[in-house]
Amino acid sequence: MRIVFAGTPDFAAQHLQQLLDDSHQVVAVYTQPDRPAGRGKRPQPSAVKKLAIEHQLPVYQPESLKSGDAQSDLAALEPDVMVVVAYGLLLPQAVLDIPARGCLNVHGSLLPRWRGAAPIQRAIWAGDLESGVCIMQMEAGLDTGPVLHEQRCTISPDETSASLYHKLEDLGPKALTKVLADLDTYQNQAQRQSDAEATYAKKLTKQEGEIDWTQPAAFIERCVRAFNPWPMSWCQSDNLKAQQNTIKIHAAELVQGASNEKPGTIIRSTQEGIDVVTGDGVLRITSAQMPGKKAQPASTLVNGYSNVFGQGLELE
RNA sequence: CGCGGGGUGGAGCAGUCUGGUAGCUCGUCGGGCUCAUAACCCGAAGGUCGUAGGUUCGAAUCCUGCCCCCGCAA
Repeated sequence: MRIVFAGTPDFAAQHLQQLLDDSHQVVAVYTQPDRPAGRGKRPQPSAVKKLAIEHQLPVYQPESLKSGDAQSDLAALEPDVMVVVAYGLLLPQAVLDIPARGCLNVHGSLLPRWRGAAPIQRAIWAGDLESGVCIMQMEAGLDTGPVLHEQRCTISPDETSASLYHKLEDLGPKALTKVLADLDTYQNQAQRQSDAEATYAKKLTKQEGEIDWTQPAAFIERCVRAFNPWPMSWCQSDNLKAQQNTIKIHAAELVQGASNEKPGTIIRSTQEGIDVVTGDGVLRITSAQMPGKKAQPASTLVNGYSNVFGQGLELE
């Protein structure tokens, strides 16, 4: 089978690696154009591009697949199937029709739950107990296609998006191997998604990371895990002199207790953690990152930043 | 040359603007108090202030080069 692979970040590269390990015939790799990234803001090749170059595969980086040129380039490759993983570009119907067996997508949720851009993060954010990967036959609609195969995994109580990514990086490629090994069977038994049960995983924004202390502690705790590694949950303090005064919360836990203090008030500050009043319950910050610094455990933060984390002070 | 923050005993920070005795919280070690303690009291050790030069009577502090860390952008 002539396979065209399309993907961009590391998560996608893991799947490309699997195709190569399985000795599939990958005739071309699509990935997003090099974007300015990292310190220095120089254009950087994507993880997928690096891997493709390493294996001397032809790389295509169109800005869009809507143009006739881009589409005829793809058609010229005469693909039997196209595998799409976190590519980041919309595939028009004309493109979906090019591969003889259509386009397969690996998606990081148990569809129809969490269609869209941030399925992994939203599952944690919403408090789901289970996640997984789905391989589906792509349609023009956003993640609406029939599901060929599903692999489930549990979301542990201390799961972060980073750790769930790693779990799915393991499941996804394995699922892909299975499906491609017996594509006829899987395509014939594909299950249509129930639109009624669908939920949409809205893209995360930097702004969403700002902690609203009037929210319940349980919700904030889930945000801390869901927004790690990006955009991270963060708050501010008037007592920090630095111009850039966002404090990123890396880890937090729920603790027993109640207080009539205003949400955001620190009611207890010890080696164990920094206890903050929320709209419902108390949240204990156990690890945080100060501006310009690395993440540090609460015990050391309490030593150095008594002007920020002292008892009675407020976070915003 | 994209923008900004940081590097100070073992840990985390203050001090830098306005040059003049190395400071705070914690840890470590010793002693004391106590039935006892992660609590409290007393004391001690431990620092080429990232690095290389420059200015100066004198530099953690001012100037220049370099190294390392972090954030912005996705």
